[in-house]
Amino acid sequence: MTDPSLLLKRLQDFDFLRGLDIETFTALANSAVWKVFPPNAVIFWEGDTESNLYYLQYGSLKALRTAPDGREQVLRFLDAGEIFNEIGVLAKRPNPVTAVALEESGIWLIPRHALEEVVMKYPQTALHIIGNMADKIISLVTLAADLSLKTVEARFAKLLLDSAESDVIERRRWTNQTELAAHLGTVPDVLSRVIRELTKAGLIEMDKQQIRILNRAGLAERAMIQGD
Amino acid sequence: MTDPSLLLKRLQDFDFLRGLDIETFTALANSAVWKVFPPNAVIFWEGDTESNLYYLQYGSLKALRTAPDGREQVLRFLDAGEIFNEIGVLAKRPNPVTAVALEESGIWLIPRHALEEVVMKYPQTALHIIGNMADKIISLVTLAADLSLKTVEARFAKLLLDSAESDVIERRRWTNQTELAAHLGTVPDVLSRVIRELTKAGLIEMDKQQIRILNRAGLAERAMIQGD
DNA sequence: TGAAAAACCCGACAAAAGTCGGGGTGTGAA
DNA sequence: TTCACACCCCGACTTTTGTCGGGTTTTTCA
Repeated sequence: MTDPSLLLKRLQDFDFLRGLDIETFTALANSAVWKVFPPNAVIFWEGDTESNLYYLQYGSLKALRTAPDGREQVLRFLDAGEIFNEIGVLAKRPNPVTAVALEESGIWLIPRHALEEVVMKYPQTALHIIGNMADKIISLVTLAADLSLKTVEARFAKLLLDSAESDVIERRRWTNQTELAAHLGTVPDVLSRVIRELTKAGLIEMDKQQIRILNRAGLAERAMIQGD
Repeated sequence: MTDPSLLLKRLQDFDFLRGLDIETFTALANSAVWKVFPPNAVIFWEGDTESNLYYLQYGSLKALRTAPDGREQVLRFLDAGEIFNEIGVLAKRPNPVTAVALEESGIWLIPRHALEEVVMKYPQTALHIIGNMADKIISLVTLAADLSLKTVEARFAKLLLDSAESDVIERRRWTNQTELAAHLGTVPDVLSRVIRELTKAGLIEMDKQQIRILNRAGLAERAMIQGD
């Protein structure tokens, strides 16, 4: 796992590194550092100026902001295969969020100088990073708009519809009401109430293992009522 | 005003175009298109795939999302000198917001191909655009977190503190309660109530022309109570 | 210059979100 | 195996936010 050659293979699968020559790849892989974080470990804090690009090889994270009373707003969840901290590494801005491991997570740290060389040599790479950031902006705009224009019920209904390809969502270890509520911008009690209502209305069914959508059209209606 | 040589001069003042040679500048300026929008005109709609980079030469805009009931959430205001639509032009994503002119606004449209050439020739430019986008991400993260973790009062107090270098904020033509409320993620009536309370508490004073901060420490306290 | 429209004010009410106190259940470590 | 803890449930309550109906003042523009 700590063997750079493994990272090397992974790197070659990245869309945004497509087309690089082998020496560049090797240089990138050799300067990378491997770290494993236990569950609930903080990868970095809001306000940190971190100069590494992170590649999440396995595990999962959440990116969040905290209020002084301890309440959290989760900005996004990250799954294996994603990169993060483009902001710190290329734009040299302090990180706007805190990143926390949801389960044991293995992460490659790619130092700024190595990445900068790649960007200067292959401008195409920068365009891919720009695309990455654009997606982030789009989802943040949507989050902000939903927080102000939709009810908790509508946001939850939308989340379900968005994350269900079929009508069954397998619950992962951390897909509990506490984390879901933090993602939806509310508190567990309120989410619990919403779940009760949607269940009573016959739109969904929920147990420890999974969430089942019983009435997609009905859910969609709830998701729209206050927006979109 | 429609003379490209004027744009040429402006372009040379851009941080993110620093160091380009004169031919590149000229090519950029010559391919640009000039447009003037009257107040309340829509520059582009949410969902549009626009392939131009916009440079706001004079005037001001707002970027917003609309709920079906007509309520708006303003994501940001733009002033003369700013560029926008990096998302559409380089990342080729549909624009996540609608842009509306707050007053008469003069705008240069720089086509994608011209900009792409610059980026491929001067990778440094891409890094500047990345910096631009990073700032946008940071302010969106802050907006989303504040919407979910702070009260309207706290958000308004924070806005005042942030936008006042001295303790007096000159009100611009569109700095009215409707636009401010849309920016704070609430409705005019609620903002009006908040203003009443802060005024009664002796923290601020407000008239048509300006907002005066009478008690910075007191305001700061209100801004913190629910977050940060 | 005189309507009409927009902005603003405000009390009373309604709805949504958040809090609290009390429960229960299941898991996992001592 | 029992105790602690995390998660979840739920009714009652409070706070915050939004809505409504009425009003006044200011701005705009025909």
